[in-house]
Amino acid sequence: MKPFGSLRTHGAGSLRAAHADETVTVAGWVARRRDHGGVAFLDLRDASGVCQVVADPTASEALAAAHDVRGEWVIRVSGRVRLRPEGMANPSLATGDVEVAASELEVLSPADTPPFPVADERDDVDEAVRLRHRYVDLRRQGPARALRLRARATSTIRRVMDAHGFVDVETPMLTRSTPEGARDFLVPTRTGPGVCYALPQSPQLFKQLLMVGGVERYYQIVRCFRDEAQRADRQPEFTQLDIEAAFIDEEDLYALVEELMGVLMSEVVGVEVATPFPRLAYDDAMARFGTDSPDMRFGLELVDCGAVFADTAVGVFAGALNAGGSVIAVMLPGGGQLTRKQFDEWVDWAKGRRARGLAWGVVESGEGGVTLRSPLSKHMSDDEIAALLRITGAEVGDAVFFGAGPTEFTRELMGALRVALARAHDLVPSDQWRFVWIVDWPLFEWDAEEGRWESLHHPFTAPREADLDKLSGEPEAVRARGYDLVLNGTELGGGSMRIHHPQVQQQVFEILGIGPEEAEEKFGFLLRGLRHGAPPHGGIALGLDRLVMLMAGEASIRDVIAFPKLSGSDPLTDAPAPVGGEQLREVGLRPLSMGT
RNA sequence: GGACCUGUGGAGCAGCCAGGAGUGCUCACCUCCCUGUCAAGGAGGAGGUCGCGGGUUCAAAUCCCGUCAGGUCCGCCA
Repeated sequence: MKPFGSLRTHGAGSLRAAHADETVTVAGWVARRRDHGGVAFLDLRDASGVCQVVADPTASEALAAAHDVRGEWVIRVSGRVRLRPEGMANPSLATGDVEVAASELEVLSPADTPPFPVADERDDVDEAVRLRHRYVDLRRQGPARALRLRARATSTIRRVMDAHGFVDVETPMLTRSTPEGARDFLVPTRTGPGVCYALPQSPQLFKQLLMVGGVERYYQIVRCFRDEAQRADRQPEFTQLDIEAAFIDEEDLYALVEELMGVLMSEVVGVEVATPFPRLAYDDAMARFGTDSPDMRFGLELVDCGAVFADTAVGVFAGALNAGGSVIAVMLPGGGQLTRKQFDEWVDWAKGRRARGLAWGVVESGEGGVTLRSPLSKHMSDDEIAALLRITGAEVGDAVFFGAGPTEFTRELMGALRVALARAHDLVPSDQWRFVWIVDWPLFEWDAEEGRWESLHHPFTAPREADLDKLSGEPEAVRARGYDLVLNGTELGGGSMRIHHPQVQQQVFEILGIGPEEAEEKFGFLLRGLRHGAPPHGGIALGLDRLVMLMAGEASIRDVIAFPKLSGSDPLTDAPAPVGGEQLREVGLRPLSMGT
C-alpha cells in the first residue's frame, strides 16, 4: 500500500523544506482557517500532522472553495510546496518552513459544526461530551497519541512474546459462569430458559487447560469482563496481557516479565528501567505502606508506634493498643507549615474514610529543647515524645500524623494518607518508574462477614510446597506461590504458580467451602483436565489498559481505550439499551414489571 | 449501596453564599469587510425550559426538599 494512499501523495505532517517545488496532493481535515479575503490559509490535519495550505487569486477557483470551507471539513488539495516567505516560517510547526500553494481544492466531505473545539489542546471539555462524539475527540492530539502508543505497546509485547516461543491462543468469549469473584455478565441464549453463557472475567481456566494440552507457552491479549462498579482504573470490559507457561517456576516468570517491561519502557516510553525488580513481602508492604500496591517513588513510610505508646496516657492510643490494634505514624517533612485549618481538613479527610479521627503534631523548638505541638501533647510524656521523634526521624518544622485503631484498618488509612499527603505536597516524582513485585502472599484470608475462608488471589493458586501440611489444620499459615506486579502504586496484575494436582485442588476447594459435588459441577472440566497429566505451570495476567495508561501519562484508563464506557453505559451508543419483547422471549426472558 | 463535587446558549466559565428583567466573559456559529496569517483582524447578528419536579417568596439560576445525569472516593472488584 502506498504510504499515504492513492488519493494523496504526501502526509500533511510529512512536508519539509526538502519538498520545495514538488507538486503534491494532500488530504485531511480542516483544523483552522484564516481567511483574509484576498488570501486564505487553511491548516490541514491528517494522521501525520498539520501543514498550512494557502489559496490566493492566482488560483481563483481554489480561493473561492477555500472561502466556503469550514472547520473539520474533509478536503483534498493539490499544489506546489513552497518555502514560506522570509520571516513567515512557523517554528512551532514541524512543517512550518513550507506551505502548499493550492491550485486545486476539492471538498470530499462537509462536516457539521464540531460539538467542541478540536484544535484546542486544553483538556477541559466534559468527558461525557467528548465520548459521545468520540470520533471527533480521537482527532485531538491527546487521544490520537494514546491510541498509537497503545498500538506500539501491543506490537512490542507480541514481538517479545513471540521471540520467547509463546503461542498466541484465543479462548472463548462465551463460557460458563463461575462462582466467586466479580459479578458475571450473562448472555442468555435461545438454548433454553434460564440458561446463560457468561463472558469471561479472565481466561484463567482455559489457559491452565492449554498447559495440560501441551501448549507449554501461551499468551493472549484478551478482553475480560466484570460487572462491577467503575473507577478511574476500571472498566466493565478491559484488556489483559495473559501469560501462562509450563515447567517454569517463579524466577522464570519474573525474568520474562522484567524483560518484557524493560523493552516496553525502553521502546515505548524511552526510559531504561533497572532489572531485576525489587521484591517486597506482602506483610512488609502492608506494614510499611498500608497497601498491597505501594508507590515506591517517595518516602513517608508508615511507622509503628506501638512500642512508644505501650504505657501511654493518651486515651485513644491506649484504647487502640489495649484492643490489640495499632498506633501508626506518618511523618511529613516540613509539615509544620500547615495551618490549623489544614490539619483539620486532614482530620475530616480521615473521617470521610470511616476513621474515628486523625491525630497530628508539629515538632517545634521550645525553651527546654524540642517539643511537640499537638492537641494530644499534654498527655504525652517527654520520653514518649523523644522516642517518637527518634523512630519517625521528625525534626523541627516537621509534622507527624497518627492513626489509631484496628491494625489492618489503620494501616490502610495511614497508607492512603501517605499517598494523599505526597500528592498534596508534590512529593511524587513523576519521572520515575518504580516496579516492585509483591510476594509471599497468604493463600487464604478470613471473611468475617461470610464466616468462611476466601482465596486472596484465586482458588487455583498453588500453596507453597512447605506449607502443604498446614492446609488441613491452619489455613491462615499457608503461603501462596503468588505475586503481584506493581508500578508507581498501581497494581498492574498478578499471577501464581498453579495447582497441578487434582487432590490439592480438591483440598483447597474444601477449605473454601466448595464441596466435591459443587466442585465437580462448577469446575469439573478443570479437575478432569488436571487428572489427564498436568505439567507444573504458572503465569500472570497484566492489565494492559493500566499499563498503557501509565506509559501514556494519563489519569484514567478511559484515556487509552478507543471507545470507553462511562458509569453504567456507553456514551456513544447508549448501550445497554432495552430490547424488544420478541427478542427477550426468544432467549427465555420476560421483562420484570417495573415499579414498586 | 453510601459520602462528596458538578450540572447556566454548541464548548469552557462567571453569576448562586447575600433572591430583584437570562446579566457577563472567552471560544465556536451566521452575514459582511479584509492579500501573509498561523489562537488572524474588524463590523454586525443569531442562539437559553439556568438538568428535571415540587416548595418558600410579591419575586428563584440564586433559598429549601426531592429526583435524574456525570465525576471522584468508600463499599465492591477471587
